[in-house]
Amino acid sequence: MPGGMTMAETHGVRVRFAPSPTGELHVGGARTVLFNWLFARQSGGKFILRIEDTDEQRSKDELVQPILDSVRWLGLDWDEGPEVGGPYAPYFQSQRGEVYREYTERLVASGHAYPCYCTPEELAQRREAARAEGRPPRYDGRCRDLSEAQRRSLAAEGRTAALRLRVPDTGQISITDIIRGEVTFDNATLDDFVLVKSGGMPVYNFACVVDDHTMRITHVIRAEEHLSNTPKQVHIYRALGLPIPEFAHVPMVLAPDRSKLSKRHGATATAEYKVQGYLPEALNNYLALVGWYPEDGEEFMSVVELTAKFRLDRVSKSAGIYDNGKLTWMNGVYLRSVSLPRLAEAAAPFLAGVVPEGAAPGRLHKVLDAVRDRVKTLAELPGVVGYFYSDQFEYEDKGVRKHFGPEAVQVLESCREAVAGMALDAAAEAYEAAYRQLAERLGVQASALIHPTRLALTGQTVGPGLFVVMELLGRDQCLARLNRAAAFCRQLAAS
RNA sequence: GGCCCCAUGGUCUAACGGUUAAGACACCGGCCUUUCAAGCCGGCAGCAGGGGUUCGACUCCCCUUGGGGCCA
Repeated sequence: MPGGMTMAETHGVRVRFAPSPTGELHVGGARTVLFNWLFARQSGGKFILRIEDTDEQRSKDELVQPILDSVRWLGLDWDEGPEVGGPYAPYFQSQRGEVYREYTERLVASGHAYPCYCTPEELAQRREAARAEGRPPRYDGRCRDLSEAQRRSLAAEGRTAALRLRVPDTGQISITDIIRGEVTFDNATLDDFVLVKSGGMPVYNFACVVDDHTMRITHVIRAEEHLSNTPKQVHIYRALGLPIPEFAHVPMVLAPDRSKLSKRHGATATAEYKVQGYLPEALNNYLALVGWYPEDGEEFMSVVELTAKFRLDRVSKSAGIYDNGKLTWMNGVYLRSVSLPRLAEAAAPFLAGVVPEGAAPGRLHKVLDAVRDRVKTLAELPGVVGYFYSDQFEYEDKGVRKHFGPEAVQVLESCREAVAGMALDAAAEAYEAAYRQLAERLGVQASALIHPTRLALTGQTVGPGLFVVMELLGRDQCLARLNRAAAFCRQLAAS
């Protein structure tokens, strides 16, 4: 770098998230995206998305879209990558063969890489033998120094060569990681690993290095599982004479049983959180707190605040266990604090069969405001707003036993009369005043009126303050439901 | 198996040689109250073990143990 400047200083920060389309984006991946995104945004850099689909066996085209959708749902927009393009396109490894070939040629020309004619079967056999003798199963380097003639004769046997990197037998290689500090590996533990398979397909470590370099990535922020790959990648950078980016290996996110996150741990796919009624702002906030903590200790942070406060060098080294309980709590906090229009927007898909198409937004906002502090996910909403839009509900058994006893007919009648005298659009305060007055006149506790009324109006024994419910329902709807309940109780008493 | 990483309550974390070891989730009480929530107040609970270094270790070093990852 000129004048000792780092790439980030000369070109600006460029980071990337490079998922393989072999599965859905799980919460661990989501957090890696988030950290990359936060780092890019806070340093005015670029966030790039790249699809690592070189593994033909496991990569599936149809898995790309769900990953993109998940990242987008989280609101973590990318500056370059699929669907948006960019100066270093294409952003799919499967379309970058030309680029890999160029770098392959450079390595061969400089003598850093050499063709290996051993077949996968022979290699497997030798590994097996090594294992049996208790030796580490490393490649023995037999094709390292073949003469031209030897190569020709091997090829004449019909063998196709893989390409291996010549790795020093001795010495060490150290990487400086922003999160972990210096990590050292002995070259002796590495072997001349394969760069390009005999079929011509580049291996992950090679493609990754070539892409990170050609895409001018300055900071490689990725999961810790790649830490062990890093020395190999650094050897490739060196062989190619390329500048080495900064590395930051973020700790793993583990399942509650401390194992790697997978399908059997239930919903860990980001997309699943959407259908379960989580807000992306809550998921982002929660995820940011797994492995990182703001200096001021304030846990509740918008993405804007996260961008300002996030510090890559304060990310923890130890793996964190993903805690659904805390996420759910935080989601509740968000449901309570988000603006009403935003809440309505996020809730819409969940309320589809419950709230009629053309329902007045103003009233919906009030309804949501009335119920929001007793739900933790949007998926719970239909269960608590239904009665605001329909009187087709049953009375809760428990409530019937408790509040629809023999005296209920009288109570409901009295309430009905009181409500009948109200204005059409009376406010909660007016209903409350009327009920307090009625209770006094009847010489009973207000709760003796309130509970049966709630059951009559909502079918439930729990819910928002009754008088708010009455205001939102309106006088006539209250009357109708009070009547229906009185009839129900009369019938109940008769049977 | 080899190599690498990690280690504070059940969980996420704070602490950066001297603190009554702090906060959050969960849990348990209490308050508030028309119910359920929410909110408020309080409580339970931790430095993995052993050696060093130091006047003094959660903090630094080593070992052990445990957990995780990568490689096949």
